[in-house]
Amino acid sequence: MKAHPPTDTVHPTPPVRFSSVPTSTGRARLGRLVTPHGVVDTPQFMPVGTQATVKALAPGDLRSAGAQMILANTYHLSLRPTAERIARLGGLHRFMAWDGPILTDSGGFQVFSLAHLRRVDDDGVTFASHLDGGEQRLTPERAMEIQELLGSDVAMAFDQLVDPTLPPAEVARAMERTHRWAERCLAARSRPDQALFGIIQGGVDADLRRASSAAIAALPFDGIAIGGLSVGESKDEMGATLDVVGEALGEDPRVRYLMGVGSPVDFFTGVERGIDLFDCVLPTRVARNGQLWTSEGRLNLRNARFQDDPAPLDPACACEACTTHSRAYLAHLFRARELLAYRLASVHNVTYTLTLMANIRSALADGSFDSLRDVVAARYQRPPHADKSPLTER
RNA sequence: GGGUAGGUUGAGCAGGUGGUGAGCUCCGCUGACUGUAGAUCAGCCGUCUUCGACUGUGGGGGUUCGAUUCCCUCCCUGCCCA
Repeated sequence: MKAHPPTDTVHPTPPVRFSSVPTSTGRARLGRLVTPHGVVDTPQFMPVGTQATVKALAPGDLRSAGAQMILANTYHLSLRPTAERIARLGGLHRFMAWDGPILTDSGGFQVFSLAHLRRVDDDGVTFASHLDGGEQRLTPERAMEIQELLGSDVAMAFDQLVDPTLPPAEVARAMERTHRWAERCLAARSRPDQALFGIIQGGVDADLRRASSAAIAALPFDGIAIGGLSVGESKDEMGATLDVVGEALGEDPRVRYLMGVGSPVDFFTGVERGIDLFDCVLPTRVARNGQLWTSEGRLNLRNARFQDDPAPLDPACACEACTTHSRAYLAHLFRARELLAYRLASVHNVTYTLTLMANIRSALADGSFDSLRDVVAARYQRPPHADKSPLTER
């Protein structure tokens, strides 16, 4: 493994600065992440804009919803329109007309989600493009090159994430590979204005997570991410894993980012275990599929009963969709597959999610976190799954 | 009036020239979705007592062990001719 210079020689001034204060709630803290494109209050949620767009939303919609930072994707943008083209056009911020902070995922998640379209070796990953089947090679060095061309405020190390139910030896092998790739990403970076976060892996195995936390924390990353969760494990396993990682990281002052999480309840699980940043496709994806997150819990606007419901989507929400339109109207738009349905539902869910994060920050400040968590948990309870219907029980 | 093509489960169809028509696509109902191959996917979608059973091919009648199929008759629809 080639040596890499310490980051402080590459970066006379750090590309991002994070400061935080502890709270009375578990490991939760309140913080500020200062990036080249603006300040992010933490805990914070980043809407996901994989293809240089948060689906169905324009930058103005994101601003109105309160978005401070968004996420984009190395793998997708490298295939189309290509990182080189975006660089020629002035970088990702200018390209997509979002002048706030951007974090780019490294393509590590696609190693998992496109499992049947790729081969992994120690040097990197070969993908069969999901667009045309063409061969695409992603290595730690190439993932860094792409992210530097995109010019995101925060780049992510290229990692390998696996199904945590795989045999422990396989989870361990992916973890160790992730550690080696982490060092290569650090060695490959060259932009002084771009932060780089390392990613902890290790499935839901406590020993592996401890080892991975130590390995990643020992490297000069600008932030620490926790990957490989919310990929099928139980809520208890996720919470337990975050406990292990939180303890292992101890007083490490760097910003902590829980990747790919989450749902309204997941934010509480993460925040009280010391998570500062979240991203998730859930709010925008479920919005496009008709599910709204509201002060009354989940509403599926495709359900027949909403066709005659004149109430606002969420009476407690101040977003454009809620102050202008009824549930009946959205129910109609979804049935008719009108494009406005996707925008309005996405506007609302992103607003809801970001408002929830703001409420969580307020609650951390005034000590009401637990009661806020209880209220949200009660509204988002899943009905117990009946194994048998009442009819068949007899 | 003559000719011709048809009538299949909410809609549109497939199939079926004597021996299992509940098959498809819409529509509809419900569920799922966690670093986005996702404005997607899955289940259900005649009735019932649902690991099965029953009913159902425009109506009526006939032939037959057995008819969606063959025969008679009536009704309805499209098109052509008068």
